[in-house]
Amino acid sequence: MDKQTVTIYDVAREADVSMATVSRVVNGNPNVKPATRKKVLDVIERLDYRPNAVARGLASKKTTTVGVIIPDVTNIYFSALARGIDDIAMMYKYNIILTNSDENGRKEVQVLNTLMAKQVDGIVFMGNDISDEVRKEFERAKTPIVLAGCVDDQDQMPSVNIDYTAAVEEATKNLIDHGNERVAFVSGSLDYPINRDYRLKGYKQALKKAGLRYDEKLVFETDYSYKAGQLLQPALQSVHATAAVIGDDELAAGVMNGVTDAGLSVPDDFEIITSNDTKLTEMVRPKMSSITQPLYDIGAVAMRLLTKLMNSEPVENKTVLLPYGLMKRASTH
Amino acid sequence: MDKQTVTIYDVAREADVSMATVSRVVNGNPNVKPATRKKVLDVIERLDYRPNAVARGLASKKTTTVGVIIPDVTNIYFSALARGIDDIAMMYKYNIILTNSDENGRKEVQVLNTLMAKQVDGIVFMGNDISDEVRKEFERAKTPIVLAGCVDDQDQMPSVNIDYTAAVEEATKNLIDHGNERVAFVSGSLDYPINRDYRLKGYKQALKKAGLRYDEKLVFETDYSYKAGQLLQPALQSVHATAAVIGDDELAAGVMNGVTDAGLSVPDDFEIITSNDTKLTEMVRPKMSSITQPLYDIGAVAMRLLTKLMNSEPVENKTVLLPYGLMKRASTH
DNA sequence: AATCAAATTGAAAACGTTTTCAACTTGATA
DNA sequence: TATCAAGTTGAAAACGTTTTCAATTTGATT
Repeated sequence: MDKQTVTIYDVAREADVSMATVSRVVNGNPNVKPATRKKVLDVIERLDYRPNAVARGLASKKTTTVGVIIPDVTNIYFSALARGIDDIAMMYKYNIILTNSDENGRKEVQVLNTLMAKQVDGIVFMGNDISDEVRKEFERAKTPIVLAGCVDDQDQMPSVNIDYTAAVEEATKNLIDHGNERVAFVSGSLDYPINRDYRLKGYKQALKKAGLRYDEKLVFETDYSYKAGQLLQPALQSVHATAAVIGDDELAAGVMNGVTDAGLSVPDDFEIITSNDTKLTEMVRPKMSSITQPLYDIGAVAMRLLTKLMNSEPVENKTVLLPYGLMKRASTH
Repeated sequence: MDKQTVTIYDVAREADVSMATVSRVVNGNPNVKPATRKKVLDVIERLDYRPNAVARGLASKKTTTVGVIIPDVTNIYFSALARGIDDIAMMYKYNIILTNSDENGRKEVQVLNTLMAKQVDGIVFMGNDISDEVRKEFERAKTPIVLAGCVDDQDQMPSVNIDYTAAVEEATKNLIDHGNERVAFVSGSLDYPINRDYRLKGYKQALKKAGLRYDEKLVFETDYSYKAGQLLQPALQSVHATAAVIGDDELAAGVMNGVTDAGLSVPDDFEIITSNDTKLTEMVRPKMSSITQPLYDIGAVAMRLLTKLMNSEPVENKTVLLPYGLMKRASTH
């Protein structure tokens, strides 16, 4: 069935050298006499020899493949990170095994095991949360792992993020400064440390500094979906919120359209700041003000960090925080 | 550096059986006495043995990995397909090596070579075009390849698509029926057969059947980006177009916002039908009418087809066309 | 011409599985 | 009890590379 495949042995025979020599020229090892190199190269060309990466992986214990665990490629936020990861990976000659986890702990554990079995050289993990079981897998892994856009509240794993607390605090302050006394905090599950311990903290800090009381009713916990946002409008209305900081762009688009479709005006009746600055923010009307995050860069830097770890190069800082900003668009004054 | 790894040999020794037997129980081969199976399983558990997939791949010539070439994960259309691919792949115990091609022929060829070198069991290719060089790689590949959302005008490769010609014809007819005599056709590069030979053909057919003259000025060739769409408004205006069929949702969102931002009303002054029915169509205002495509399913069916090919199962139909539809939303009357 | 270090090469042992084939057990049947 | 088929097992040969180490060649230096 297979067209018979050409092996290094065939090349060695035809070129009248040893396999070792062929291996050297294939791998660009300089200790080969130019004449020999040429001779081998010619045979390689003539036979159309292609090294088998699997055999190479077995012998060298390197697969030049890294695993990437992503909640959902379909999510604009994560796919932007994924793009950054892949570009840098390619730059360093790695390939990416990409798998969707749906943030499902069982699936994550299973995928991690598969990746380790496949001997990936490293792993980039994205998600909102690190379950205990997942953490256990991380610990037993003999492969470097880097988190991207995913905080580790126990500060054990290398990770690349922005300072979510400070960013949300600034966004909230901005809304308060516009005269909003009842600013809603809309996020994904508060079971996730990134929301509970980081973002919410920033929200509270802003309130406190402004002398406003923290009101639990203004905190909305939902899932990161457009639909969920749309349905939130009545609830927001009933607690007299006049603005919201929202943890995800699709969710925010939902909220905004829910508010707009209910006949209110954004930003006159309701101001919105979202969190991820994906291109969606520019596509909706009004355009959404947002915390800006260097999405692509988070992925890129995470991958770059991973390459260092894989080479056991020294790393100055295991957890890197990239700069964030606040982009004013039409959903705020 | 590696924590010493447990091999099948270690298990065999500890369980006092041969490697062959361990291999059998690991692979669920039924020809093992239950008592032996238990003994081996116990040792595996005790030693925490994990089979090395690379070695397995070398010995068995199967990697349970498939390659996926995608123009850009960040594109909502393609990421939806990718999700379908990954889900079905996982269902059949395959993993996905995902690489972005940017539709760059050179990159595509290079990636194909890498994938073949890594001995993937199959490949799913997405893109708008198959360059000659890419086609040549396809031919020399000894691995099954399936196109997803990518037509093969030479009808050689297995592929999963919708009937773009019929879909565009229907969309165009719809706009004509609404009284629009000057319907623009906005698409990506006409170098791509999918646009030149399929979509444009549908557009022309609709005009012809309606007794309208084909006017080249109404055909806009641009790239698939939001920005490009936004900038198109003046040009559309200058040729007195009152409606458009658009080949990509982000592009369409750009056009719509360009038109709206110029003070015109959609759909009163300008009607729009877009092509991919991604969730973006629901997020913009007005919501966009669209040709509907079963995006996820295109990916899923392509992957399913690939599994059959990889198993050399008989395949009834190499090129499958999934049903499309027309979803009326607020950008048309 | 002899010497020695550096450059170049090859033989063979990994790497960790699967798979083939022959040998050995077992238990039922005659 | 002898016979035989079916059920279990193991030895060893792949799979296609990289890598180690020793052997050989080369060329400059005395």
